[in-house]
Amino acid sequence: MPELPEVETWRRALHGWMVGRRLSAIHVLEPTSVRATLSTRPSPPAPSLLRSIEAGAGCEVVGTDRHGKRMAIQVGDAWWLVHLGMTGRFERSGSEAPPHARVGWELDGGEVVWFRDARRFGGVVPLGARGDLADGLGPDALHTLDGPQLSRRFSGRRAVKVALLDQGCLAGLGNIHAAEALWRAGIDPRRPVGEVPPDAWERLAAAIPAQLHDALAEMPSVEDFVYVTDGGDNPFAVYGRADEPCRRCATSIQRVVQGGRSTFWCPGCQPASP
DNA sequence: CAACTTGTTTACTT
DNA sequence: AAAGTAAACAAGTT
Repeated sequence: MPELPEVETWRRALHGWMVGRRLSAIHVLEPTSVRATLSTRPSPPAPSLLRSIEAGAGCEVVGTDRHGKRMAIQVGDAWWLVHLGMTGRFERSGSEAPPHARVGWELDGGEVVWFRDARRFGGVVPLGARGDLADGLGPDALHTLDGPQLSRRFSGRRAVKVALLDQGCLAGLGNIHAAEALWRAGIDPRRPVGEVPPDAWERLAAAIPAQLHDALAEMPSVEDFVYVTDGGDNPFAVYGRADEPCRRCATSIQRVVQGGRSTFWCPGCQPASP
């Protein structure tokens, strides 16, 4: 499932494939994947919306952008947000549409960059302006904040792990990297966010971008992307390792469900009290 | 076949 | 009233 490192890797791939190229056609194979707003409820898009995306034919792809787990491409004067959901990915191929292809941007020369999205949780959404990409989101998690700056984004009694997944506070952390960053920082994921002490915020502020940068550096090329871990090596320190010994202190890793999501942590490295 | 996955919304509870 | 929690949902894979 794409988290920030995967989204950034896709953005770079699209940038190389598309920027500077002229589009000869836009193929909308699944109209409900083109949405007026970001929403999980697919609904038939207004005809004007489809006309608007198809009006990109003849335009040049000018640039790309990313904020948190959202990415965007600029087609002529128009910015389009692409949200990958859980199964969104891209494929550059001929005009033959691959399985689950929803939208295709045809380049001059006949190649097509297909947006594939098996579960259709993702979609393509028009932006009024480039800056709208970050609407409703906190700062991008890949950028470095200091401890007090990070701490200021969070308050209340929510568990710190649950709060870190709130994209309005900090944009880009998903379930896996939130757990990994808390392990790096030595913070119990169940601790109320208002009770995390300043030195722990300082460690977390360093751990979050470090975790994401490391994951980004280890991303395979987009041709080799596989989202579902099909029995391959688990590269994570705690995620998916319930009852296994911690690689740092050998304590048995625990699992608990928070906000409907699995959380993993090491009680040895991430003590319940400061 | 039930569990699992993300992000959003809706409906409750504190 | 506001903040927090839980469940539902989108749909497919294992």
